[in-house]
This record gives sequence, structure tokens and C-alpha cells, in this order.
Amino acid sequence: MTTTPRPTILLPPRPSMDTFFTGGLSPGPMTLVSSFFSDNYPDSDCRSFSQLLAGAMASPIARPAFFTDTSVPNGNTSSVKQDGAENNTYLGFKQSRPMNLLVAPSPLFTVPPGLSPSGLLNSPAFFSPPQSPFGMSHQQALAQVTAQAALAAQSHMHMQAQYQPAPVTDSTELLTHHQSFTTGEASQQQMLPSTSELPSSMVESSDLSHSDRKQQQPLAVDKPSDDGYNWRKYGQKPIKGSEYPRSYYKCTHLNCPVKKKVERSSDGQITEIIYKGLHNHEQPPSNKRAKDNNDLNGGTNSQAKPELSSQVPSGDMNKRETIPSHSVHGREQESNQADPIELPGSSDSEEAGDGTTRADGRDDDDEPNPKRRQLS
DNA sequence: AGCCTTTGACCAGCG
DNA sequence: TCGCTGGTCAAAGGC
Repeated sequence: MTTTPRPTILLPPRPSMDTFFTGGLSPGPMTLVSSFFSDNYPDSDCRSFSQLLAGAMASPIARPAFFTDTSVPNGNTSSVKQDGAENNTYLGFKQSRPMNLLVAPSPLFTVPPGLSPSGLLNSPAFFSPPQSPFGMSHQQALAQVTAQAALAAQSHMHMQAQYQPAPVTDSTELLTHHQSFTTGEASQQQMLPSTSELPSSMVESSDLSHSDRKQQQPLAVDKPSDDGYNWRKYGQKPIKGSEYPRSYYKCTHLNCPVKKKVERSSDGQITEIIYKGLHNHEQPPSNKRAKDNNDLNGGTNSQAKPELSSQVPSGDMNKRETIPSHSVHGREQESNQADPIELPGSSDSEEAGDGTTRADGRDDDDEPNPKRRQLS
């Protein structure tokens, strides 16, 4: 597929990263980013993350039109990809990219869940269109840097996974929910499910801490997550170099063309969730989803209302997905921080329902159930 | 009974 | 043209 070369970032000396974790608090995404910039990129064009974010939010361009009517499952996304024509413009990253290409908006977007870059993703700033066709906007640059930093910090992630960013209000709830669920694999949370459509392809990646995963019991099922919609797995393909296969899901709603692909890292962690197409229906009632989600916010989830979506045009909309495992720890639902607006529903928490399955990450390894059809 | 997962096979696109 | 890979189909079985 399209693998975009990942630019490597020179990471600052570990010490700086470590500082993030000192103090007993885990740094929220903002903190991380801010620290990153201030410490490591003093000269950077970018001001503090907060500043950038603020600016982005204030800026009209912060809200790309393309987000307005799509609902995106949100979750924590670590990486975002666009897939399919429908989505092309989704992120606004690729202006010059061919439409139907599955493109990673940025090579850097794979971020360890622990960092909750997703918050960044949610931020309108993150999606703000480039200011020039050729150049990256500050926000984009920021996003990339952040992502890279996150990667670098990944090694530390295990620790983080354990704790959660305190700040966000919803997050606590989410955490609870997540903890209660161990089953789902990844949970996607939609911040704004607006109408029924998912924008299309967003991908998220996440990492789970190993320890966490182990604790959780894996389900054999890969249900990636609930983003508020019901999905049926229709295929799976082994991925070269990875012990875990890529799973293909379709929205079970009648005539709904939306599909999504879920990829896992060698660890068994979900690394990407790519959505393709737009939902042509609204999210099913939480009750229905409840089965998947478990109760989670059941009610809270309320799917986002379209109105909201309009209110919060963009950032939130992004569909991000959270990876369950993280979520379990409460990682972030990032929804919040970045979100300029609180979504009433933050709906998606529910999705968290899915929790991760993968616990060990190795479930897959486990052999598949015997049940499997023996091929005739 | 209905829905979902699993999984090998099939097909298409690409180098 | 061949081989590889991605994506999808559909039978079998489970819940």
C-alpha cells in the first residue's frame, strides 16, 4: 500500500522526555507537546503548543468545511489515514495527493496512544488546512512534531498507559468504562457523530502497554471498536511482517457502504483503523450499540447530534479512534483537551466499550478457534 | 433464527 | 506474463 516513508525525527535526549513523566503526573498531550517544543525546539517557528492551538482555534481556517457534515467516530487516533475518494479531503493534509489513494496524511501521524496525540488530532488546529499549497501550516508542523515526539516517547509509554490524563473531564468516565470492559478491541469514540456520515477514512493507531494488554484478556474477536455504528467483519488478511492480520469490517446498516480496516502491530496492538466511505444513516441507538459497547456510556454516548457537529465543525469531528487498550487505562479520550468545545456527548465514549481485546496482544496468536471451518 | 466471526478462495491491480 | 498483495466473497460454525 502506500507507505509513506517516515521522516525521522531526531529526538531530543531522553532526559527531556523523561521530564514529561516526572512529577508523578503524566503529562497530557498538551503538556507533552509544550514541553517538547519549549525544550527542544526553542527556535522553532512554532510557539508553544497552547499558543498554536489557541491560534488555530481562533482562526477561521481552523474549521475546515469538510468536517462539517461528517461525523467521525472519534477515538484516540494515533495515526490518521485517508482512504478512498470520499475522504480525500478529509484531513486537508494532502492537497496534492491523488484522491483515491490511501494516504497517510503524514508519515508522522502514527502516535503512540499513550501520548494521546489524538487530542491533537481532534483539535481543529490539527486539521486546519495548509496555508499554502506547498507548505505546511504551523499546526501541521506542530502535529508532525508532536507525533514524532510521541513516537520517541513510546518507550516510556508503558508507564503512561497506566495513568491517565487527569484533566479531562470525560476521560474519567471513560476510564471507568473502559476498565470495565475488557472485551472490545479497540474502542472508537466518536466525538461527534454528526450525521451519519463518517468522513471517511481516518485512521487511528494506538499502542497498548504490554502490561496492560496482558492484563486484559484478549478476545479473540477483533472488534475494533465501536464508533457508534455496528460493524460486521467480512474478511481478514495476513500482513506480511506482522503476526496479526488486517481485518475488514463493514457497517451492518442496510445499504451503508462504509467499511473499515483494522491493522495491528506486531504486538497485536491496533495500529490503524481506516474508514472508508460515509455512513448514510445515523448511528444506531445506543441501546443497540450497547451490546457492543457494553454499557458504557450508553446513555452518554448519545451520539453526537448533528447539531453539534455543526457547532463543532471540525476538530471534533474527526473520527478518531481510540484504541482500546489505551482507553482502558483511560488514556485519553482525548476528546477533550483539544476540543474547543465540549461535546455534550462525547459520545463516544461508549465505544470504548470495545475494549481491547487483545490483551496480550497475542490472542491472535492463539489459534483461532477450532470452530473454524474446516474448509470443506 | 438471525447475526457475527472465521477463513480459504477468488479477483483485480500493480510491478 | 507471472507473482504478489489488497480487498472481497461466501461457506461453515458459534453464540
